[in-house]
Amino acid sequence: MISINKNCVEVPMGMIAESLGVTPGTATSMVKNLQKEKWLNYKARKGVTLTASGKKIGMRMIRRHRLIETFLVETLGLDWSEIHEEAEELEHSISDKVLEKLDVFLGNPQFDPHGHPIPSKSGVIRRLSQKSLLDCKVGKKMKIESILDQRSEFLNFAKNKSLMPGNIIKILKYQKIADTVEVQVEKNTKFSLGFNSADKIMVSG
Amino acid sequence: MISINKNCVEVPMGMIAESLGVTPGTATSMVKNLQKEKWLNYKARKGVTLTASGKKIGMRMIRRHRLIETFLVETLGLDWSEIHEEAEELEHSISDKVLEKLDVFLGNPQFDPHGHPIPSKSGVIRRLSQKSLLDCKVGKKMKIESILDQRSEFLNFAKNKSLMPGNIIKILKYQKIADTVEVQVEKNTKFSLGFNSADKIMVSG
DNA sequence: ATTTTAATTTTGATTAATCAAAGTCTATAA
DNA sequence: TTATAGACTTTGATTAATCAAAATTAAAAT
Repeated sequence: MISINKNCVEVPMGMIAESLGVTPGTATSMVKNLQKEKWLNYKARKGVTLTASGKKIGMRMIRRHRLIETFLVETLGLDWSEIHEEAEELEHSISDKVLEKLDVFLGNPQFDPHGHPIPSKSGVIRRLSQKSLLDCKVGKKMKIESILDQRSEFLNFAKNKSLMPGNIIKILKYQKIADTVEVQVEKNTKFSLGFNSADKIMVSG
Repeated sequence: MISINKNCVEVPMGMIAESLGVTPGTATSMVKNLQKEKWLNYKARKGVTLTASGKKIGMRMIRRHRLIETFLVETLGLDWSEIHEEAEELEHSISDKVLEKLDVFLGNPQFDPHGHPIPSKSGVIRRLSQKSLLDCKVGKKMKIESILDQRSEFLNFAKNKSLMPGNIIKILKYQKIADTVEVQVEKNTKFSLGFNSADKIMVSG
């Protein structure tokens, strides 16, 4: 899934081809079609940006995706590591009517199981925490807000280490040379995270 | 949706083209492809029958469809007149894993909201009542088992008249010449049904 | 037994998605 | 400044789905 770009900067064609699993030429032609349909703006050799309607439908898909993920975990009891792909399928075939019933049934949840904010029906979304574990002072206790890494292996690992929204985490050591941080979640045993992984753990407080 | 034929008789190509909304030529070529993939047997100018694997996957789709319909009514509170089309979409994108969780969540329901039996995971389905309202003696009280007509206008009408599974119905008059039966459901006011409609009300007892 | 009709199949054309490979552009390195 | 590498676009071919219209077949009517 291509996520909506923070700063409205062009998304390069290579990234689009890659994430859709098609050749670059195919990506170009797809993008040209979507431009004809006004979902995005395409500048040759620059990349694409979403139009207003593109952003709107993107936000709608995020709402669908996250509500479905919430349902799969809260109601059906799936593990948070196995819901992304399921939701990816279902988000395309669920109707607005069913989605809004689901929202009511779930009690208007504000966050999905990974801690990501769920856009409102009108497309408004809470600003997500800008601070990752990498931006924290050593020793300070922080609250985990969300996990950006969607790969199921990472989510399994994270759950095993209690790296889940709501829990308290502390950086014990910051070892630039080794590319790792040593952390402790709640009162559990310490462990290490590479910088890349640590940067996917969003925190606050 | 093409329902699975009772007696394994060939389904004519016209019916297939019609129900898929494609031209007859297209239906022919689709069916030839499906035959290559062993889902069905096709005899030119006769029609098609399902193979064993075709029946199996058909039963699987019926299970999906009916469980989803049950969920939409029981859990989300949609009306039984609006679930068929919704389920038609969702049945293609729900995974087996999610479906089985749904089944457990719903408490292994045996019938969908229209009274149709839900096949088991292994593809076993209860035999449905062979008796429609048209096969009943005048005056005898019967229990409504299921409603075969899926059109939402009919289902709205039916609900309004309490023509729903579980309720008791009695034929008061059988008027062959007018093509109607006069009936009474529970203690409600009498009304008439055309033969075609009456034949869609399956009963027992 | 013919003729007619209706259902079905075949044909040929059109459209869209996709890919591989060739061509083009742009930023960086030399 | 020029050369080169890497990213991107274009081209041309392939494949699949679909349709309209023509051809065929089987069944029904005469």
